[in-house]
Parts: sequence; structure tokens; C-alpha cells
Amino acid sequence: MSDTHISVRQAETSHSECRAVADILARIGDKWTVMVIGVLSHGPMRYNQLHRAVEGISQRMLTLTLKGLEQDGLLKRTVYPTVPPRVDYQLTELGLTLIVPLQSLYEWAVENRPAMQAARKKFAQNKPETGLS
Amino acid sequence: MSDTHISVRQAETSHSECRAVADILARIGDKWTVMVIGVLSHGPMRYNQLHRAVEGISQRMLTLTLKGLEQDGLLKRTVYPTVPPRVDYQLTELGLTLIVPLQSLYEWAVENRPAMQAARKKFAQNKPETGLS
DNA sequence: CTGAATCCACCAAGATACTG
DNA sequence: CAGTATCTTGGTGGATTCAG
Repeated sequence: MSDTHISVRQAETSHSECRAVADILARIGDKWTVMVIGVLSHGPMRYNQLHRAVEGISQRMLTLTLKGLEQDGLLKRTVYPTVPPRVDYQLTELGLTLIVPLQSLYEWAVENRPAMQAARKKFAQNKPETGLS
Repeated sequence: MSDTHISVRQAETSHSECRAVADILARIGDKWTVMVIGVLSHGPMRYNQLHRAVEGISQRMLTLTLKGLEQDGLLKRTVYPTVPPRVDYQLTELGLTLIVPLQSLYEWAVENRPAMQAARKKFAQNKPETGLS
């Protein structure tokens, strides 16, 4: 079982590396974060704009998501002391770099989601996997 | 607010794309899935091997994670009708392709996690963000 | 307009014990 | 060895209300 014959070049993934990925996933893997990042990748937005753009998110979740992103330095919050108050949210440089791996994930998604859904459907149908010659 | 002047080339991310990413994240974004994938990227493994390799996972969570991966066609479960029973788990072709975007995420993680943790620390310290010129 | 606060439902996940 | 069953708990997320 030596790992020297593995044909996949990307198979350098080991325990510590998985922890790193899992760590990031713990922050962007929730229900709304990637949505907010995606919307904000178009440019700065105000609170209510985000609330409408994400569509389905509650105020609470939007606030929590934004706070989490700001906390991790992925988001910048700018308050204009006007009346009524105005707050702009925009991705930081760090936040913008995150779009790259997210795109990678997106490309995998559009290409393989059909296969995943088909597999899921087959699995639900009592696993008729007897497609072997 | 036209999106024609956006300077970021990766900013093609729109609503539907975010949903695709969020959809994948809903399946691999949990606590253990990427761990299991990472371990299995080294080659096939048996149940107890996985249980030891992932380290910290309960039997229940391991079983559920494996079942989820198998359901989505990312994992193949092979049962050897011996005594005692032996079950091998290995990533499918589809599952192996998932390693690519995962690597992309990993590379981002190792490069930017320090910045994230620093930002998080600063945020906790009453946000001394006064680092402007 | 931009949140904060509160309450509540649901589910992920851990612990433990049991089975084939 | 490879799971399943049951119970319990903490956290996530939704709805609603209140405030600056």
C-alpha cells in the first residue's frame, strides 16, 4: 500500500493539509458566506442592497455573516455618518483573492453536479449499480 | 452601479454561480467530509483504518460521511464477504477530480490563513485598524 | 437605514451501547 | 471488523420585535 504508485498527481493531500482546508471550510462553508462574497465580488454594496441581492437571507444571518467576514479581514465595513446612516461593505484584497479558489470550486460544480445528482438519484433507487459488463 | 468597470477579472461570480458553489459546499462543507476525502486520496482504505486516520471522528459520523460520499458518487464501497467482514472505501473518478478544487482551496489556506488569523486577532483587540498612513 | 435582541425549531454531531 | 440504534446536547439559522 505504498503511496508511490498513485496516479493522481494532486494526491499530496495529507492530514495537516486537510485540517487547513477544513479550517477554511469552517468559515466559508456555512449557508450564506459564499453568497455574500459572490455578490460583493461585483463591488461595494450597502446593507439593504445585500439584503435584497442575496435573497432569502434574514437580517440576522446577513449581519452575522458580514461580521464574520469582517472579523477575518475578508471584508471592509465603511460607515458614513449621515442621516439616515449608510454603511458600505466591500471585499478586501484578501477577500478578493478568495474568489480564485471559489471559482475553482464553481468550475468543478458546473461540470460535475449533473454526475453527482445522477449518482444520488441512482442511490435512491435501491442502488441499481449493476451497470457492469 | 454598472458592473462594466469592475477591475477584478474573476468577478464573473453571479447569483446562480454562487448557488452552485453553495450547493457543493453543502455537501463537502461539513466537519468531516474533506478529512475523509483527503485520507482516501492516498488510496483505498478500510473502515477501521479510516476511523484511526481521521482521528476524532466517531463511528456514527464516519458512517454518515461515507454514506453521503457514496450517495453522491464520490466514493465506492466494496464489501468482501469474508469472515471477519472487510469493507474497502475508495474515491471514484468523480471523487478524485474533487481533489483539484480542494487543492486550490488548500493553497489559498496555507497562504492566507496567517493573514486571516492576524485580522481576527486585531478584531478581537477592539479593532486597532488605525494603520493608515 | 442599519442593525441588535430575543425566542424558537431543527439538525449536526458526540457518547454510549448493542449487533451480525 | 463493520457497522446500527438511541439519547442527548450545542449550535445554526429563521421569525419577530426593538432601537439608534
